[in-house]
Formats: sequence, structure tokens, C-alpha cells
Amino acid sequence: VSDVLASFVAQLDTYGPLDDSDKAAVLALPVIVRTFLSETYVVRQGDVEGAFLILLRGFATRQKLTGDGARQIVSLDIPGDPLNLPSLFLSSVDHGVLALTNATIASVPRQSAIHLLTTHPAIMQAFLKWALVDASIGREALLNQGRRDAQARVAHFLCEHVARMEARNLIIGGVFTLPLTQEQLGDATGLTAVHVNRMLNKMVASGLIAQKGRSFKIPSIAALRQAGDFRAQYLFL
Amino acid sequence: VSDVLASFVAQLDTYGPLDDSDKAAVLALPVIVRTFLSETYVVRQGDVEGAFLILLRGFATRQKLTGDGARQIVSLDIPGDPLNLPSLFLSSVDHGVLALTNATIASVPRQSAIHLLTTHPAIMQAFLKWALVDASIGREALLNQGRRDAQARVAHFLCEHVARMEARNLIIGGVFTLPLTQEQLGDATGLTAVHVNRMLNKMVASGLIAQKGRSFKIPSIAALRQAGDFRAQYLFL
DNA sequence: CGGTATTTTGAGCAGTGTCAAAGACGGTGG
DNA sequence: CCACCGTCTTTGACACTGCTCAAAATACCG
Repeated sequence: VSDVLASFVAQLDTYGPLDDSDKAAVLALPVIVRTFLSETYVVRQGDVEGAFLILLRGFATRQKLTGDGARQIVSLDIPGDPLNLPSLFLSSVDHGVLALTNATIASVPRQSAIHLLTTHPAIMQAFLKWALVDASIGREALLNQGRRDAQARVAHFLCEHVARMEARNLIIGGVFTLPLTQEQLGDATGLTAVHVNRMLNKMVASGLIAQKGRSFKIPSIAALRQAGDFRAQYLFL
Repeated sequence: VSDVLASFVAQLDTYGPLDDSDKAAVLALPVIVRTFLSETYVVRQGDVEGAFLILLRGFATRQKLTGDGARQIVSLDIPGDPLNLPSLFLSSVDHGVLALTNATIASVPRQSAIHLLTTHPAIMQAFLKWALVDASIGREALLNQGRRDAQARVAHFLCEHVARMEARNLIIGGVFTLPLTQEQLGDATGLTAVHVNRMLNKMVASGLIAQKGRSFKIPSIAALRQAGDFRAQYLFL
């Protein structure tokens, strides 16, 4: 029994609550730790995936493609996130998973994960909550792309990333790294790389964000939230 | 014990499978049947909702609002759909529910529903699958609004509605009613009512759809699917 | 039959996309 | 440690999709 899943258990517990036997059962799961290079596929869209994956270190996106190859990033995943919950119960994954940075990922055999859930109702319930929150985040993203202008979309995306990172104590000293190119930020907000660039520079000019390479600092999170029409309730943190 | 929930059980079973005692337990749920007039709120965004609601007859949308009042429709719900699954386990609903037509809705006390799930793992699992499919549909909608042009968005939306209605045997003779104004169709696709109008007329002119008032007929579903870049896998029907 | 909501149409415009090129950055091998 | 190379960012000019505003036509409902 190793403790690679310790932080995952902590996450699950916030959706829980789990009792000690539940936690022990998760920690007793057979796990293989795998590493992926940056810019490499973890799961391909349409795969019938065998294992349940949890991101331990690094960043990953979940993304979909249109018929003519345009990309939409549907989630930016951070350490502690499950990467392919749907594949546990659905026949195939409707989206691909791409490692953005070098990433270490815990891989749990599908049958072990399913067995865990069916024998531990509290864990099943925590997974259900996770799925519900994931859907809620998706709905907010839909609102963001459907009804906000370019600057607000980018601001909102940044606010969400900050909020989720902070909830996991992954931001230290107010500075954080956004592990995305501007092209990818466009794919996450329904914009073009060029236009994302203009929006970022505009936001720097107006003092909404401070940016140096891919590391960001937010002078006033309140101001950024206002610019992005961001209210955090939908994250259920 | 009435059978108002019979069709809901049938739906659940497709996500199941449920055994007879599971089904009996659902049917034994205390239910109040309520009716709502068209254009009337069933749940307001942010409500701490007491009851679990299932749409029995009519149509409803789930929708979110931006800070300055723009609306995004995140789901068009049809008979058999649960309307507020998140509120069972999350503290509040992140979106409102609006009856589009006169609607009859089954209302199950929250505690009864929760008790049902925690005592019947198979039902909990079916609800989890439901949540996963709902999230998958949300991701496809995000791709649709982020990366497809106006005509494709409308075509894709129509294809999805047809596919879901057909899966419940709610389309007879190839003609169906879209219970939305063009304004609402715009809110569902991230477009303006005016532009939706132009797209619909263009699609009629090119023979992709036949429309008379709010009733539609699709001459060639294959052609419409092509126009909307629609592949049905993500619905997991 | 009148009133209201919805659809339709037109004209003009704004926001975002496209294309292309230059500049900056970062990683790698020598 | 430096030079090189590929990727990413930045900038400019321009095109175009989809939005705004406004008014007319039509459909729906009591």
C-alpha cells in the first residue's frame, strides 16, 4: 500500500464524507504510476479505455475535435483530478486527454475501480457528486462561450483556474503558471490565438493581470472577477 | 402506488440495469404530481430546492444567466428527464428550470430520493451514468458553440433534439415540434434571434429542413447531420 | 376582432477571424 | 557557454460573420 492516492482521497473526501474504511479501500487500490511527456496523448478520443486515471503531477486537458479538426478544450485538469471518469461506466470516452506538461498519472484497473464503487456506496456517492460538479463547470463554460465577449471569456477562464488551483493549495505567493499556449487558451475559450493575444495584452495594459511568459499574477482578483463576470458558486468548492 | 414514474423507471433501466426490487423501490416513491403553465419557472437559479423533479409531460429548459442578464439555455429537457439532479447532492442549483409548455412534473421529496439512492447501489449507479451522459452532452454543446459556425450550430442542435426524442419514441411520422421561439433557439446556440431566423430560412431554402410554424420535418436526416457535423455517440443512447 | 408576441427583412456596424510576417523565447547540441 | 532552430508571441491590414437597431409582416390568443 503506497500513498500515491493520498491527495486523491483528500479530494474525494471533500465530496464525501468518507469513513475510515472507505478511505482505506481507496488507498488499497492496485495502482500503476505512469509518466507522460508533455504534448502527448493520454487517452485518444473514442478509445475504449481500460484503466481509470488520476492526475498526480502536472497538467492535462480534455478536448474534443470537430469533423474538420478544430479543437475545443473542455477542461483544464490539475493534480488530483480524475481524467476519465466517464470511461468507468460509459462504453467509450467522448473526448481525448492530452498531457500539457510532463505528467505523472495513477492508473487503476477498470474492474478494480468499478468494484470499489459498487461495494462502497459512500464512494459511489462521492463520484456522483464529482460528476455533478464537472457538469456544472461545463454549463458555466457554455454560458461563458455563448454569452460573454472575448475579454470576459479569458478573464473568466483565468478566474476559474485560479479558484480551482487555490482550492488545492497549488498557488503560492499569488503567482501561478498557466500551462497553456495562447493557441490552447483560444481552444478553451472559443477564440483565435491571435485574438487571445490581443485580449491578454489589453488586460495587461489595463492592469487586470500581470504576465511574464506563462506565469501570471493577478493584482486584484476582485477586479478580474468583475471583468469576467465570475461568481464561484458553480464550482462548489 | 401509482405508475406515474413508470416511464422514468424505463429510462433509468437503460442506464441500469435495475432488478425488480430496484424498480419497485422507485415506483414506491412518494410522488406529488404538479402542473406548471408555459413560460413559468419551475426552479429559480440559486434556489435551495427541496424536491427532486422529473418531467412527465411537456418541455422545459435549464438555463443560466450572465451578470447583465443574457441567457444561455444549457439543456432542452423532454419527458422522462430529471430536471434538477444536481440539487439532490449539491447545496444549490447552478441553473434555473423554465417550463416551455404546460408541463406536468413529478415531485419527490428530497430525503426520499436520497434514501432511495443510498439504499440501492444499482440506482445510484444509474444516476451516476445519467450525470456522466449529461456532462457529455454539455461538452458537445461547448464544442458546438466554440468551434462551429452559425448554421452548423443550429443544425447540430436540431439533430440532437431529434435523436433524443426518437430514443424515447416521442416522434411520430417524422414530424416534430420544436418548443422554442427563435429567440430561445438563439439562447441555446449562442446566437441572436435575428441570426437564427436567417439560418433557419437558409436551411429551408437549401432543403435541409422543412418548417411550418414550430413544427419541423427533416427531408434527409443524413444531410442535416452532415451540415451539423453531428455524430450521435456522445449521447450514449 | 384586436392586441401582443414572434418572425421576417434591411441597412449598417462591430467584434472577431484570416493571413502573413517579424520578433522573442527556450531548449538542444556542439 | 553559445549558436541554432523550432515554437510561440506579437503586430498589421483586411475580410467577414454575426450583431444591432428598427420597422414591417405575420401568427397567435383571448
